[in-house]
Amino acid sequence: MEFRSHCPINYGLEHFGDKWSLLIIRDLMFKDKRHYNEFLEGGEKVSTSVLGTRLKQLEEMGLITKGEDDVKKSRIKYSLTKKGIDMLPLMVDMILWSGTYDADTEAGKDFLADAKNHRKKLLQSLRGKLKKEHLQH
Amino acid sequence: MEFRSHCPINYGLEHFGDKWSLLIIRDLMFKDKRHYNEFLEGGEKVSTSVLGTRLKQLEEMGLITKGEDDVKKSRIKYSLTKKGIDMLPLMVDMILWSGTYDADTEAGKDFLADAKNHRKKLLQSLRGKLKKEHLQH
DNA sequence: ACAATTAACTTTGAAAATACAAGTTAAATT
DNA sequence: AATTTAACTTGTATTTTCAAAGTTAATTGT
Repeated sequence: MEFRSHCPINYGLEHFGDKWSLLIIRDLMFKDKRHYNEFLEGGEKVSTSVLGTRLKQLEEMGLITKGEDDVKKSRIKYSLTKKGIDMLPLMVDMILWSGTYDADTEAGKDFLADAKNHRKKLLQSLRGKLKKEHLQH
Repeated sequence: MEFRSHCPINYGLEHFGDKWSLLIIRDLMFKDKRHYNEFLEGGEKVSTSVLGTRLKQLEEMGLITKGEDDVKKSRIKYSLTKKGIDMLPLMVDMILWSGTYDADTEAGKDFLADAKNHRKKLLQSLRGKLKKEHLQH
């Protein structure tokens, strides 16, 4: 992979600077979605071809991994990598920003209050859960 | 403007979920660029037509404003709004993430250390400067 | 005064991304 | 053995994004 520049903002954009990647990360991070069909059924109606492409790219860039499902062997279970989990602060700040400016936001008031007033604790708690659920051990 | 959903992650994406908008915000926020030509000359080589469109959209969405330049009346000086300045935490998180994972990052070591260890202070200091330079008073 | 330059756009045609429909593969269920 | 489920892949029409060239209006240089 070659980059337009090594500016840190640009580096981020080249990983997830499109209309869909962050929605997949969100589903994995906050909505407990782990399978292809669950991503398809989200509120934003990604098409199946785009979803396939994005999952492949996110895997190539090291943000997610594909693994066998615990229950059904044929099913693929998607997980966040450490690199993906480390996007948590970014995601929380984005939720906070949108919660501030979107009058119709779906973000929970409790979550927003926690993100504002107890950010460090909230991040620690969420990060712990994600590590347990996504990183093999 | 109509949204795909009112999910807070999606709300953010609909404001700046493309390959260029955050680079303009970055130039205004961290590189003291305030004019059309300065944005053009950045390391990522945005084309003039795309730049024009993005500046218009960012203005429509309330992230930036156009104003007369202090020196040259014909020149347009771009400024961040409060809504734009409030993206600062998000931008700092993104720099920190990229600084962690890009071996060739251009992010300064001091900045990264500050962002990690004295985040609150760093944000206050940067926010103060931005308010002074971008919000009319 | 007037030609050259600068700044901020517009326009145009081409390239890329996307949605939608249909088809494929492989395992699990009936 | 036939059907269903999950995870894709392929093809095509449509939409969006893009780079390059052109335009306009103000400013500077001679």
